[in-house]
Amino acid sequence: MSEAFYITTPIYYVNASPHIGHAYTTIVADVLARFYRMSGVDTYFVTGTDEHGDKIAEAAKQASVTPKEYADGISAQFRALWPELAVEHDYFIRTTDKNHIETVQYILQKVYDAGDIYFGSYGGYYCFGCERFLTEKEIVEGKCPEHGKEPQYIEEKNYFFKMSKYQDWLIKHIKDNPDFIRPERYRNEVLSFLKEPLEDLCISRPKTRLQWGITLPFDENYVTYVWFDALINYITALAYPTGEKFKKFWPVAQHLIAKDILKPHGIYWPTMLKAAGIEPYRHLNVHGYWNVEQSKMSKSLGNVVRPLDLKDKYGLDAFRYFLLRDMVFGLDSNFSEEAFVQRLNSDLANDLGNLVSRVIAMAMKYCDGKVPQGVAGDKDSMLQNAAQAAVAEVKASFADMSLHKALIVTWEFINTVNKYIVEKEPWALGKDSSKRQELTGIMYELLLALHAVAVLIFPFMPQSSEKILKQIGAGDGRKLSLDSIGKEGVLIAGGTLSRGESLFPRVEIPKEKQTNERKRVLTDTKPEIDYEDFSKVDLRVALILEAEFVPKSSKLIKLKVDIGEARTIVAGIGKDYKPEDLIGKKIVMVANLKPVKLMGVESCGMLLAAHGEEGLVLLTVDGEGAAGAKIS
RNA sequence: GGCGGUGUAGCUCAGCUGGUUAGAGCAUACGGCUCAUAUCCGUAGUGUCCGGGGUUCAAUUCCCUGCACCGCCA
Repeated sequence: MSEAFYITTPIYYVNASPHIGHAYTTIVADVLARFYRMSGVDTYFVTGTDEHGDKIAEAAKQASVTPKEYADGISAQFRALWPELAVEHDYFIRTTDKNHIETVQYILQKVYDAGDIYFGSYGGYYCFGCERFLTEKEIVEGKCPEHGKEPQYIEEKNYFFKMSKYQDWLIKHIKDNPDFIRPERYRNEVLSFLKEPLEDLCISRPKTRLQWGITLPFDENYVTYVWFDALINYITALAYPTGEKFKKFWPVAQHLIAKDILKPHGIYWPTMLKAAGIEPYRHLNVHGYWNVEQSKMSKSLGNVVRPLDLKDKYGLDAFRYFLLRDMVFGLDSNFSEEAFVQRLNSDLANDLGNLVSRVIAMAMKYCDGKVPQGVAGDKDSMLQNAAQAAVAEVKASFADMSLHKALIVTWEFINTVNKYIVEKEPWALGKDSSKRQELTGIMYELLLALHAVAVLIFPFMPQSSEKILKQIGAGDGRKLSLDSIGKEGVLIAGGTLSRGESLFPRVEIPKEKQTNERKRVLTDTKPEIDYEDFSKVDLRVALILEAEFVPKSSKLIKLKVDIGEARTIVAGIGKDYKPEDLIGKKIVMVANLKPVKLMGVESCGMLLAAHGEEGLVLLTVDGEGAAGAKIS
């Protein structure tokens, strides 16, 4: 494990309030940071806000405030959210900070002096209504769809970064470092993008059009645009170029982003760094989206559930757990209240919460409310060995960003502890005073296991971790350490055990709907058959050509149908259908039923009808199904 | 339009380079225990592995094709 760990989230653009996407990225960063701090690694964690650009200037104008005032407001919302999510960042950066502006100008000048920024012209269709260039896609029938005016072709002089110059270097770098961009799918995406020639990056806007930005050090009439401003935050935060932090943390830098900003981080940023003579970051970790589904629960209650509200409704730790357990890092996931409650009840309340509850209750009862003497580091202890194995696997999971796997491993350990209890039956030993010593030993093992669980879940659920430590008498404010698991002295013999509130109370799901659905179970189904059985039935679309009553019969109708060949069948549908209404209908029939004689007429097949409450209803065929078509 | 991905139990998903009875969790059913948050432990069941072709002694796994969904690019 490396000596240092540097993790960043993107700096969030202040044109919108924080939502689940921001929360997820930042919580992941927090989990990583907590894990590495706990592993004894020197850790630095940075997040912040991105505040320049025309969208902000425009929004400020709408709100009749200055861009800075507008940015201050939203930035403060982000800053206020993180403590609510138990996010402990080391530094919060804003692109309007003085040190950032200086760093951006320093880099711009450096790259400019090196000859990688040139003055060129950019031509495009500009809509004066929108005050911006339109892309070809946006132009509908030669006009701006929003303003209904024809955009004008204008040429604008701007500064460009020679990104294309570094294309081959970047391709090589990505190929030489397989985990530079991960998971692999995003690495492949960047590589496939790099198969096409890169264009140079336009990095400026004339002040005549945009003032809200950082002035170019080599031309006061321009401000820098978007990425050259935003990306550099990652090194500003380390006090580039002279800071001690830069020396220490930049070589191990890891960025965390959602897949929507893959291109700037996977392509622009490494080439910018290269041009500025800075080594590339170590890893770019890319995650997917949370698709927020309107849940059935919230629908029936008639309110819209906003994911961030669920942390207040069910607790922060449960919220963090759900986000990290349900999303496979890199892939998209669905967010629904049902899935959330499911996780909360089965993993947190039943498995973990109940485990803590039962162990503490027994320990209090059998050990006089105090932590007993015991042996930590026992090589023959099944439970302690299992804990060590879990630690090793959790470390590996963190190393390759499989955070959900770290949780799966931790839960396997929790299950092992539950099994251990059932196997040892402490309650039985408790009835036999001669087994006192054995019982005490078991209780010690269990308390040690709870300590291990508390440490393992700490990065994910810091509050619950502390509650557990407190209950087992180890909540004495010592710094948590991953390596302390199973070590002598983590439990203080004679320390006071205490029962706290339930860690994770179960959440009852509103019942009405469920019970209704449960009642609707078929009771008259026929015995199950194999597909093979079903496939013996040859069903066909049949076009009714002729229909007439069978003489002397009240309900039998003789039908002549076309199923690719002419067939005569007899059907008992006379009570529900008149012959003349049947002609021309396309129905479903069994074509390979053994012929039978009904009232003297041979029927070579059988039609299908549903037995509705008001009599028989024929199965008919929608659309152009040709007569004779097979049905399966 | 070009490139790529995905499609496996009711649900969410694992299944590396083809090979005996296709797995996990949740949900369901049954059994056990009673320390515990009606929890825990055990047992069980279910799958034309998207459709259609092909290669092979053998394909969920390889190839082609079709359909559906998704992503990137234009």
